[in-house]
Amino acid sequence: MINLEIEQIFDSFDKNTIFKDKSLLQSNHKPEEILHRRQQIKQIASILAPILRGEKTSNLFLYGKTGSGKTLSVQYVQEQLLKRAKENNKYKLRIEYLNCKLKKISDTEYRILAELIKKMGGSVPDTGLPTQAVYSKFIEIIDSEKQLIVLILDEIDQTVKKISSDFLYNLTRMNSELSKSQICIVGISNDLTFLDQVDPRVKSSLSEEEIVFPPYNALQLKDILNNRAKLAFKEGIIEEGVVEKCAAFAAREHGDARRALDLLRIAGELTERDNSKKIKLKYIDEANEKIEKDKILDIISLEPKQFQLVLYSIIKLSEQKNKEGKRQLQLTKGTAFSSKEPIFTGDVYNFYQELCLKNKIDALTQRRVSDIIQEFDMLGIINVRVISKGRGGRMREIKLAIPRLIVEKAKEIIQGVLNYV
DNA sequence: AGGTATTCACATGAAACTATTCTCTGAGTTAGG
DNA sequence: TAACTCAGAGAATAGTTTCATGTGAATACCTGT
Repeated sequence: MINLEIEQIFDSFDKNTIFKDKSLLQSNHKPEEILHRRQQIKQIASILAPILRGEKTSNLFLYGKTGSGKTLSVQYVQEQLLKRAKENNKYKLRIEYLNCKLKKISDTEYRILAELIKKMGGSVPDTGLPTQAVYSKFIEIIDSEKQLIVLILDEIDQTVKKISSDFLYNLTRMNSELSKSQICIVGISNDLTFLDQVDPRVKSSLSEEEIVFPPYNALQLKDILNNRAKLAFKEGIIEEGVVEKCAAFAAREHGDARRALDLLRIAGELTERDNSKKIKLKYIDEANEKIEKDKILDIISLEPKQFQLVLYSIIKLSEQKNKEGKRQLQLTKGTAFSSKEPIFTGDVYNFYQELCLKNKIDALTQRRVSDIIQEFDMLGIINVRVISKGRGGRMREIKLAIPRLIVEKAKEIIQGVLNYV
């Protein structure tokens, strides 16, 4: 009997009334046509063009918020350049794209170099070698034949923040150590102020050009969405106003095209699951919530145990405080106004210590917990403000920044982890 | 009253430490000739 | 004697701890009116 039901599920899935080609909405999809970025692409191309004559070009830096088409544009130019270079074939040209933020690579000079070497066809152990040795190896590989190399370093601001700007400096200096080859760097950064933080000496040695990618506005987003939706969905499936709403949502989030596409895709998935025939407006709202929720819960469940304990303390404490606050208000005024009562570092640490004791886990120092709290702030899970209570001391004022529903889920996750261990 | 000086309870920084991962090297061991 | 094993030295990283210094403003303490 159950077979029948399963068959039915498969059947309805098989009919696939919604999508024609879902991959078009996946964030790693490269469209053939890049809308509203013609200006930027032209600039990139004209700056990098000398490469085709075998000349070194200035280093190039691209700025713009996430989902503003930076990566897409460079990769487009990269393809065109390679195609052209193949045709006239005078100089050997290599263009390597590396996303510095990919988890494995992200935060050390060593690993970035190792990854680059791997891309160039060499190999380097994950660890155990002095960094200097990796540098020499890199130079050796590059310099083994006459060639021009363009390194595209995506999300480079993250890396430079973690390591130091020495990394950039070393890269630029590398050219002088190369006899046959030349390197040119294309950095991509989400942070517009990124280069201001870099040591001025390094900055001057970069001798860079900059291109800024402004965020898409709602209209442009709409174009992009329409363009893809046409091919990704079956005809007539999208209700009036859906695309506009997606665009509006994403435009609010600094014009993030990736976000807009995600919204549309997830709304489609929700529609499919609901066995509905059309993508309605309400699915967009649901999709928006789902994205937000998944993101947060994902982060929380991936945090290490100590982090989760700290967060759990914060959650518990803010629940307590809220209850007290409510009761007091009810006593005095009789209103059940639920304001978010802030809690303070000391409270969290005490609670956390007890929690550790109960669970037989070694407690971290206050210093460390302080950092952990700050990290949660960076993740946007809590809001933190340093306040001074005069003689009462100076501390962080902590507020939970996630909706109640997600808090409940988060609690479950953490409790699960605690009981299991 | 008005102005300094204190003081609280952490924040913030820097350095040092620990555990773990991994390579590389050379000493010791082994098996086969 | 060549091949193999295995311990130890070094490097690098993540996650801490230790030690030191900084800090905003409510309060305590003066000062002179």
